[in-house]
Amino acid sequence: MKNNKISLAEVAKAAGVSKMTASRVLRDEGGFSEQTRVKVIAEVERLGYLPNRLATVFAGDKRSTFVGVSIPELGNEIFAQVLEGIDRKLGAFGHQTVLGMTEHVRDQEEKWIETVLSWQPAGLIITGRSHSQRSIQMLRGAGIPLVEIWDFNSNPLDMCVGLNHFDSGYAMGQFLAGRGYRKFGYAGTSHDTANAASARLAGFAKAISDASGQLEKQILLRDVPGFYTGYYCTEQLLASHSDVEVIFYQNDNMAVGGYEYCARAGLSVPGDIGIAGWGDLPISSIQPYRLTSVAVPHLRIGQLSAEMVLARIHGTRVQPTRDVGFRLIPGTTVWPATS
Amino acid sequence: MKNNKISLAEVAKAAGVSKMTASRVLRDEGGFSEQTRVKVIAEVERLGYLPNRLATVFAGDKRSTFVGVSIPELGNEIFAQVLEGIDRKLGAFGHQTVLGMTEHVRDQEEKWIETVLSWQPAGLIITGRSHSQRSIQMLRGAGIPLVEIWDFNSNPLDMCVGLNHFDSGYAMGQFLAGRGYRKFGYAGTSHDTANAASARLAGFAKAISDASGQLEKQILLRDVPGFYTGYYCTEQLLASHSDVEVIFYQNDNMAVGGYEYCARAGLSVPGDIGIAGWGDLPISSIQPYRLTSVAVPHLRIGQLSAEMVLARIHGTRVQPTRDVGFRLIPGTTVWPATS
DNA sequence: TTGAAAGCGATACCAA
DNA sequence: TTGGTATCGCTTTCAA
Repeated sequence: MKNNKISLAEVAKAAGVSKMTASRVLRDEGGFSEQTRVKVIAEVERLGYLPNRLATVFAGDKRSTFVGVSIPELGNEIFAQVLEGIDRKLGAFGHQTVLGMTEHVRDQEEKWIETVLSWQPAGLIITGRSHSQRSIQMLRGAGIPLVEIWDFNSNPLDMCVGLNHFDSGYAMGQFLAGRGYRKFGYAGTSHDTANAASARLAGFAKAISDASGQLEKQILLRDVPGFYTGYYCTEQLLASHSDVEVIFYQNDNMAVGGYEYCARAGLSVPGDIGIAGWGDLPISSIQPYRLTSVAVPHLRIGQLSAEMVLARIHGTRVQPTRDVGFRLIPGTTVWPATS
Repeated sequence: MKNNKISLAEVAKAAGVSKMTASRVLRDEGGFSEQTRVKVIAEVERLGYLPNRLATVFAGDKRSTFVGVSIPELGNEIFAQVLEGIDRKLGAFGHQTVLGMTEHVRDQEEKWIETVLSWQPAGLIITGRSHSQRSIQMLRGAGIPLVEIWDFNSNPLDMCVGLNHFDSGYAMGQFLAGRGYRKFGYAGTSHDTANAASARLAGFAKAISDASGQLEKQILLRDVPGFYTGYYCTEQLLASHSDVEVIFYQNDNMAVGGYEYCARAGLSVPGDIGIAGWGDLPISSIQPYRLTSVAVPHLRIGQLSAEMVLARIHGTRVQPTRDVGFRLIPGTTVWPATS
């Protein structure tokens, strides 16, 4: 023992019993006398014994109680909430979250998967559906419950819970076209890999082309999709394309930032310009206006994913794919219905 | 082998060398021929071998690469960002964050500490300075780097980085009194244990009493300090104490919610009522008004804490306590200076 | 440059 | 009700 840690053997010795007996007492496995129990517990307290779970898992050739959870970023409050939902649920069942921030980079995800798998986790929850070839190999080989979240995917590696981002973008495009818009703008951020936001943009673009509209994009590289980003994207977009009639933002925070830019620039919303967000974040309903947006049950995604992993761990049957859907919120930041 | 995992022994056998040689190659420890290296690596790839780090740590009687990080909640974006700062830094140095959400409950913290310590973490970062007796015992006994963050504490268990919340509350009280306010309101949420927000309130109350002002509180139990909470706290506070002249909120998000309540209730800010937040969150500067607030370097806290743990792990000297301070932001949501 | 043996801290299994 | 012994996958140590 290099660390001056107390081991089970020392507890057992102090209590005058064998390691096995002490082990049984600690696991409350039965097969010992009350007298023995008392002696062992007393020594545990006295010595301040803390078990080494590494050894436990290792001895039993079992998995740890870790669940690896990867999310792209925490600065984005949507993912923070998904994570909160997951950790709450996992914690309640004695599992620990091992965090992985992939920053939307596949290589980072791959590296994280390798590391976290080496700790013998009980399960994995991964944001996104696009993984490197080697990641897929490792995940397949791991043979543990795996949930891919965020992007719904009817053919997941194992399990999946999320929504169809393409469809949600399409729905917004269709909705705005229906309100009479023809010249559209999109404002968002970009990342190295295909992600859900790109799918929304693709859906949005498709709807616009189906409605014979026209799309201008403004994408800021390597930035988080927050208030400031929305503000500056809007400034740039309108500077180069002043004829844009409505802007669809990557999320509500960006949209609120965009709204504020318009306000400061003396543009009326929706008179001069329409604003639409995505996510239906709390901020959107505590403004003087009601932001046009897409409501997404993100807390539910976190909860469900944790439940699915737990069910698998405990051998319960679960539906392996769940589409949680979305709901378009008309709001007051776009032209009203004409009919 | 109950799991059909590939072990180092199998790789070694396939490569026609001993376990030890294979082990040396994988750790790039030297002491093997190039030919051997090639053979071993080839088998690792072919078999898809992933090391079992549990065994590694266990065998070497070392600590894992985990760092336990406890935060009270993720719904609160300030803590989400602190966590992001921590995980970024830790990840860059090959460490993994094991998350613990304590929800401001000491017992939950204690339970988490026990669990996470059993995984032999390399270090710990814990939010808050108030711990149960047993927690303190376990932390002392663990003998690993520990940083208490958020609340500055000149006499930490090991290391500490944060700010003096009492002082920041006092500063705001003093500032508002200086602007002529006499009837103060406070709006926040409450938790089971002493936390930083209570310290701010205490400081605020002290400043008010020093200025012979009068304080009314409105605290919503068991709720997260967000936009809605701010909205409803304000509604309730003003319903019962319509003579309050200015309200200090637990954070900016609550303050923005409170502002919106006032706007909808037809109250002008700062004409009819003053609004002051805390934290200087992004939302506060993307509103039509500039929120009076207290700027806090929360990203820096996360970063610094990770750096401190890492330094200790690697045996570098570090300053054990860091007060990151705060800065009062006057804003436009309170009466202007009279002079 | 290589390998055999011991051991890390716990549990499984079998015997008493 | 108890305890001895083998074992998990890997590294350390020592010898070849």
